[in-house]
Amino acid sequence: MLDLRMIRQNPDKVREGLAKKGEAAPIDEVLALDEQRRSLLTEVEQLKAKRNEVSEEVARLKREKQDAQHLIEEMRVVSQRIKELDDRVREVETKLQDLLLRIPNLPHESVHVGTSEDDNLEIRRWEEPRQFAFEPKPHWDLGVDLDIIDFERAAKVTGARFYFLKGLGARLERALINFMLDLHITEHGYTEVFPPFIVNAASATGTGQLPKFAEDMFKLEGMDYYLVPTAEVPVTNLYQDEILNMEDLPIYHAAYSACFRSEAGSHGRDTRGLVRVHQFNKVELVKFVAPETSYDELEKLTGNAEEVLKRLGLPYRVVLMSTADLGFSQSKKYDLEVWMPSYARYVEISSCSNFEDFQARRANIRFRREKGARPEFVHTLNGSGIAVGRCLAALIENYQQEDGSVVIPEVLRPYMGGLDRIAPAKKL
RNA sequence: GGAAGGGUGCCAGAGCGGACGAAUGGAGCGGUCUUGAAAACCGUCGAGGGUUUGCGCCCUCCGUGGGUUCGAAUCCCACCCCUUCCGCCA
Repeated sequence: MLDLRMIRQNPDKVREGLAKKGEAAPIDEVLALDEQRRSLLTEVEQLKAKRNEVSEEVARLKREKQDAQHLIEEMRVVSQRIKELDDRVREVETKLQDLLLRIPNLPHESVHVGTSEDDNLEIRRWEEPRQFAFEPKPHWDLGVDLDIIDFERAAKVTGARFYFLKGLGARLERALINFMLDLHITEHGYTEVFPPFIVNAASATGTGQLPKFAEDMFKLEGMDYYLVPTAEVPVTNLYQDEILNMEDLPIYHAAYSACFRSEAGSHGRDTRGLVRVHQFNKVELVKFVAPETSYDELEKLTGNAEEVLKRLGLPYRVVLMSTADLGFSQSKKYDLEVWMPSYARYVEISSCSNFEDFQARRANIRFRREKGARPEFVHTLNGSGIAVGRCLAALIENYQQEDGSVVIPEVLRPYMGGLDRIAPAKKL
């Protein structure tokens, strides 16, 4: 959520920023409602002050056994008027709030203007894609041939865009999760959190999924609960409605969670394999920091995510999103894209963003610089560190051998009982 | 799911229609005393909003949302959450 005062003071700056994102936000309407709200408040608050004053007078008269009937009559009318005005204030505030919750965040000044995903900027590249001396198989064939992924039975048991991992595939998934978490908590300074996989509407509003993107989540029947689309939601909301101490910042959390996405509107895209599914695993990194440090923290966060790919030996590139590809809540975002032989291109595997105070304002997460100082909103950041399913896909594709087996990267072997290779097994 | 009890400031805890934004402890902060510290004593100590150049003034907030009343932390209704017991259960 943008700061209403800021919109009031710099409406043009806001319009301009949103235009860069290709958004035409109802700023005029916001300003009008804000004006209305303040004028109603001035009126109703004067009446309330009057009422408080007279009520005290009534109390005094009653104590002195004097008649207060005329004052009571007079206040009956005033109270009625207050009630009417309060209703109007509420009405206006609801409208205003609803508009504000649907206005996207502004891009940071370091983000270049773009109009489509073609305008995104490659920042750096790590290692070059492997040259295969044979025709590499896509992971959906490899996984099936190795009998470590089963799409068909998942379609039977659940439906399209689900999968079973089996045998060493399941173990590899688990190994990746543990490897990533261990790296972040022991070397990058994150504190592990294991969050709920279901959140309420307030939390989903806090991080920005609601109210605009309700259809992207799975909602529980008859309840105000949603399956988490990412651990970002529960973990960012850990400190909702809290005032943190300056000395507690920065806070770094790493969290594993399953992620559930309805993938509404993506019919026909990436229909095969593990790239676009309704449920996947992810290790998420979340930071709460003082505003002046958040862009440095974004660079570090991105580096932490990159380290996962480096240690796994997976070629990748870092891409800076233009204003056109920034998400609703984001001020600046880097994507990590891993080389995917089956796509013959780089595929998004992590997204690292600074939200500045946009989420903090929605979720009411503040901090105090020192005792007695006014609370300020923190800046929140998060990034995948990294998406496990896509990582497994990239891994088996990049490490496949001509004989159909897959070599396990060195760093994962301790998590795989020392195993160095997944070989084709008898299919079940 | 059933029954009972409860949600008040950073924490503990009183208040149950009128001087209550809230007693009293404790913690924290500032000070006196002390070589220093402790103790003791004094003071201070919530958030949001409106208005104002500023000092300030005003409004709101006692789980949430409604209602009754001239006036609500206090009464009524609904919902949420917590605790205990029972049932069910990994």
